[in-house]
Amino acid sequence: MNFVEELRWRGMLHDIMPGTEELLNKGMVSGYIGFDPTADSLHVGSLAQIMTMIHFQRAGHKPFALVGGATGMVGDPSGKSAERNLLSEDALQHNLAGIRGQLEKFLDFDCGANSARMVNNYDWFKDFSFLNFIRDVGKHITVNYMMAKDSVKNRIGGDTGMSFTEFSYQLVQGYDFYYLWKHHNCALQMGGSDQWGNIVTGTELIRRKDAGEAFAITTQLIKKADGTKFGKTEGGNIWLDPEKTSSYKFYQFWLNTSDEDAKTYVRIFTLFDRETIESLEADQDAAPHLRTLQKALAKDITIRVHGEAEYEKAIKSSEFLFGNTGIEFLNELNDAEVLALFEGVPNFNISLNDLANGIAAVDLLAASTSVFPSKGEAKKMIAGGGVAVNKVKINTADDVYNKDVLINGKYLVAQKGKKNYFLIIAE
RNA sequence: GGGGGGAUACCAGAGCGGUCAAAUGGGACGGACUGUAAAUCCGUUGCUUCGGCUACGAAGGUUCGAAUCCUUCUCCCCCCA
Repeated sequence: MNFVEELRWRGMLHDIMPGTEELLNKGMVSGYIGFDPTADSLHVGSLAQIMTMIHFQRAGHKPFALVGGATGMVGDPSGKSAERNLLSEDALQHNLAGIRGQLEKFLDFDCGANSARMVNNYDWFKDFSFLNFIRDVGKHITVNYMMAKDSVKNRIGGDTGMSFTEFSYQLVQGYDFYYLWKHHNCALQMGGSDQWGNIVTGTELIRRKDAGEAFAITTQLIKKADGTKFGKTEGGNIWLDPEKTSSYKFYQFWLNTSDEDAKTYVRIFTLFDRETIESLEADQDAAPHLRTLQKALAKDITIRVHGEAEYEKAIKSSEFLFGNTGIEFLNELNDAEVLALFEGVPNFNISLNDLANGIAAVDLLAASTSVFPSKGEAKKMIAGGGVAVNKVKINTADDVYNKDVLINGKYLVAQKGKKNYFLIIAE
């Protein structure tokens, strides 16, 4: 398998430094990608970089995952229009641990020569004094060179300014590359296309400091066809951590991919080969309403991230919530089964007494539970016809609900819009 | 250190004594259509016991009445040194 070829046909390749392909074809190469520790979990946006590493390792190369304990303290100005908030050291350590745990699931850390490795740049920066840094590293790169980077130009031209700290970021990242090159024979850095400038500062540093040679590959940033940001939904980011984004929500995220995006995403986020993808696409084009692509995509990623069992649960929940199954189906299930079906769906507990005398829809959804943040909003949305209880639309905000509507004597299913479900448990 | 400009809802941005819970655009959410798609069209976008209440950087003041005027403070930007 040819790594660059693989990226190319999958449409992932953005830019590649001359000579890189030749180097990779000669034999095993060590390469790295840096991950930003701004949260304690990676999200689907980072998944593209993880996929790059997986391909890299499958092609017989040795991947290094760098978690940026040091760079995380500084903040990357790339793509940011304003100065970042700095993370505390505690928060950073916590985030690093979470990310390490996730990366371990995707890469093989025990397969001989090309086993993946995890490194933390804090290890080589923590005892590197400021004076030594500006003497040994800063001396080699001119301010002129640094100022020419787009990420810097944009910020200097903008109106929020840029601190010296963020300005230094590219040097810090550049030194990472130098360090890995020097100590781990790491000749290639990969990253999203917004990282090109930072990566090149690294190859430049390697050349000027040690007259060495290092290479760069960047991948396409994931965009949606409609131009909006990839990886966000009403609920916010889609995380890989099931505590933050349930496997059901995760599955739903991919299932809801638009037709257009699905074609690019199967290439980027699955390991299906070319024939498989083309045949899936043919199926999709023949019968778009079946959403063959979305289902294959969602299945593959959900299993890889959360495992087979979680995928099965997500499917069951999805089929019940979006399929033709009537709400009465719940009557046939025992409590454990109901809860399993609604795992990943937000739930609320209310007391049976609340229902004893009947409760108005608004109070049920905005007071007894937090389906809505305020009564006003609940009323508006009910008036707009966007709210349902037990799959039946609420007509007016004053509609009264009592024990009779409970499914299984205990459950109520509220729907806000078409896709947002809530389980209300009365006991 | 001197001079100037600014801070308005999620964001951008109008308003410059009452008719302002605040134009417009974007975003977000909801509806219709569909395939849990895209595009399109429509609606909503401070809280409320529907009497009101809290809001235009913060605190005071003027006024019957302030986002709008005055004072002080905080922060941001620009120019000069």
